[in-house]
Amino acid sequence: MRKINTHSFIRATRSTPREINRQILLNLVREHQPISRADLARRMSVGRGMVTSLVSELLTDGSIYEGTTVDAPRGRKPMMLYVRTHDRLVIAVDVRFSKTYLMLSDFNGTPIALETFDTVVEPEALVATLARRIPRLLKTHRAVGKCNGIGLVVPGMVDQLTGRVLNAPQLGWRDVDVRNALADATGFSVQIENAPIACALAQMWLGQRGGDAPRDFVYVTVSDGVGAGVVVNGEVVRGHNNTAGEFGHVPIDPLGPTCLCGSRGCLEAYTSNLATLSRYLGHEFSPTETRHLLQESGLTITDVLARARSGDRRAAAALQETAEHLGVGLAVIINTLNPAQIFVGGEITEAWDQLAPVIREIIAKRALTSLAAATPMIPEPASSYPRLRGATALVAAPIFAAPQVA
Amino acid sequence: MRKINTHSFIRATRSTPREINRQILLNLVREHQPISRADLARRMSVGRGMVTSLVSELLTDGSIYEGTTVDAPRGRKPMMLYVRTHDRLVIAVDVRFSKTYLMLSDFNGTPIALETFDTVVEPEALVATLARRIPRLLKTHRAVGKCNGIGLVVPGMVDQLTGRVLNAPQLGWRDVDVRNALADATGFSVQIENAPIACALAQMWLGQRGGDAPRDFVYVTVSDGVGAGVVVNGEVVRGHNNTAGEFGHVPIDPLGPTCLCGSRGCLEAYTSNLATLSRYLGHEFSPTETRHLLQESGLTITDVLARARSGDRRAAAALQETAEHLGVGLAVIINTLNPAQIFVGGEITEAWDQLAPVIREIIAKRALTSLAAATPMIPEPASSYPRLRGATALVAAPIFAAPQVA
DNA sequence: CCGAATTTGTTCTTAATTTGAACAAATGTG
DNA sequence: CACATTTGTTCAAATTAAGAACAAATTCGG
Repeated sequence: MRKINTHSFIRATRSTPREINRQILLNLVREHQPISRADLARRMSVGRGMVTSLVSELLTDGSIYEGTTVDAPRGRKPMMLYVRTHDRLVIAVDVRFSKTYLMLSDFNGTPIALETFDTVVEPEALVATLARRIPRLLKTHRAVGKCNGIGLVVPGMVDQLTGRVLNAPQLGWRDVDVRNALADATGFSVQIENAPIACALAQMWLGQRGGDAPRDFVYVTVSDGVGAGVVVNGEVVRGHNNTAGEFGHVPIDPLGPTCLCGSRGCLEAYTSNLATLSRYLGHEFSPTETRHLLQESGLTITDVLARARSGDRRAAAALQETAEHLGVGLAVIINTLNPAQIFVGGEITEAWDQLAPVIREIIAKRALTSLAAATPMIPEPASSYPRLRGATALVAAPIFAAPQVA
Repeated sequence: MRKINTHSFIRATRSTPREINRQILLNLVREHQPISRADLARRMSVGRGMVTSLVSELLTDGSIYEGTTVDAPRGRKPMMLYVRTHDRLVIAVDVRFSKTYLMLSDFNGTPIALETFDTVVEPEALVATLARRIPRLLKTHRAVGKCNGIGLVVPGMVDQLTGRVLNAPQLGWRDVDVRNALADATGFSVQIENAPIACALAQMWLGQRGGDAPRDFVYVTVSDGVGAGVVVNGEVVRGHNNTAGEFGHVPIDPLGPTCLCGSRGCLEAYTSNLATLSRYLGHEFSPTETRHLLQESGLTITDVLARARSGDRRAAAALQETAEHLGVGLAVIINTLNPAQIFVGGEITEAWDQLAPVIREIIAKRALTSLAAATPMIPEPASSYPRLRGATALVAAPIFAAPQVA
């Protein structure tokens, strides 16, 4: 039951039903392809004439194409329809603290080419670097298809209205406009998003499960920072000023260490990669001090994971504690939002087999109902490049979105 | 950007635009009444012929009525339209630990009659008591109008599909079906909802601000329990199994007291009425022990509030600490959901002038951006009966809801 | 091999609603 | 009293859904 906003409503017009049905049909093709007109008519409970008309429009505008006919037990062989994805390309950019990833992919998120370089932290210089590399990448792969836009993912809060990065502590950015600068420099439209939301968008729009893709879930990223992308009813929850999702800053101990954000005892201070490394090194979490030690030792989270698996007890104990705190944080999400499922991303998912039993135990204790305690938690390996696929989704997904009315 | 659910979509038909526009018009009348057809046409950017047609339908089905004409500077005097509310009545029921409130109101939430009685905790007996009182109440006020349904608010989790109360610790209920039992016993349709969500619905649908009514907010109730109703984009967030909103069970101290839910250090164990009373009595929060002491002493939260205002330092200190913890909890909500505003309900809002500065200070420290820190917090006095008005909204609001498509 | 049955895809007609123009009613002003 | 203005109603045209009819393309059984 949704309330109409009488200051900002979208009236229905004569073309509204057609737009709605065309989008429904397009999504059905995308999730059930290859599919015939007759099958579409059955699934939509409309006449085949209606489907023919809508399909004609989509063929004309290039969203779908006709493939082959397939054998049928009787009657005329149906002509199968597909969504055009292979020749519609996206430049996906993932900016992280140390490395920037640049991928050319198609509308499915299938990678075509991947480059990586050390992050240029100065915004103008980063834009210049991207503006040099992107045309070159596209030229190299010009035969594959045409670029439809650039998706850019950053580790910070993004204002979707202005495209400005409000705050990205890992990069030292505050109120920075890279979206419009990159659009001007490359001539492509650029969409920008924060990392957990981008990962959530990838799961929703480019997941492998088609029609069973999740529409009510939380994507938690445990990495340099800890944050979440929240999706309710098939739509990302951004919040009034675009700053929702900061589950990393839920305080779980009033006497805990001081977090990067300035508060004490944040979930992030217990569960981020830096927190796990601090614990392994045997001292309290301190962003600046721990970073310094790590730079000197060259130790990474992947090292600790490997050591834990090899029997290093200190490493195992460090991970165990991370799992316990992560369990508390996920229980908070389960109790406050009650998602259908939770995705967990970040380097530590490589040790999911070790983390999951601990997390499960904490959740069993803290979730308010047994059904809530059974919320599926699905790790996503870093090797599936969730942020880059999220960047792709930023560009590809809008053509499939439900029309807005009322 | 919302994803279409291809397993459960609602196709548009020929009548879809008309239904959408009728609902938009109805909401415009409700929020701008009295209003003329011409004015509606201007606000909707449609021809006056269209409005005449939609208004005819709404006049015929009894949703609106014509009032008087009003003076205009020139031309024909316009005929003003109103939503019918005064003669459309609702039985609103608020079941609490100690008292049950029963109100007859109109569709605006304007009270006509109010009764209260000691809560009969046994579900069948409660239904029988209500089934006896409701017809009597309606008979007494039969001349006012006709009853359109019953709204029932309980302090626990409700499954909206089956209408069952999953868990209401204050009442000792688990998996209880009072909705269908009450519907059978009275012959009216019954809608049931948990308390924080009902309060949120009241704010959204029956608030005093008409078109400026909130659509992205959180309603926090601080009472016997602590919970929240979350509203995103004009729609309540219930969660996958209808258990979202349990912000009272965010753990803020791992060594904190054991909560009613079994976990340690929950926000509720620091901020509920029982927590404040425990603190005032000088011992650690313990639901059973503290209840016992309170039953013996007859002390209530209202007593402590009055004592704090009268200079009782122990009472003031108890409230101060409650405010500090509530600040932490509200900062969690601000960081994780970034609502446009937060409503706070419960008895302690009587002391809002004392609580607010403390809460503000904690939030200023913990919110991640200064804009988020400035999130308006609006206390709602218990004397405006938010739960009862929420019960009214359960019945009245659906006729104004946006149609569902795609 | 052919007629019948079945399925897919296309075309066409009808019905419902939006869109916009024209008209009717009801005012105020000079 | 004529004209201008505003509100409200009626009507015709345009667009789209809905459904029927038809065309094309098959398989099967006699």
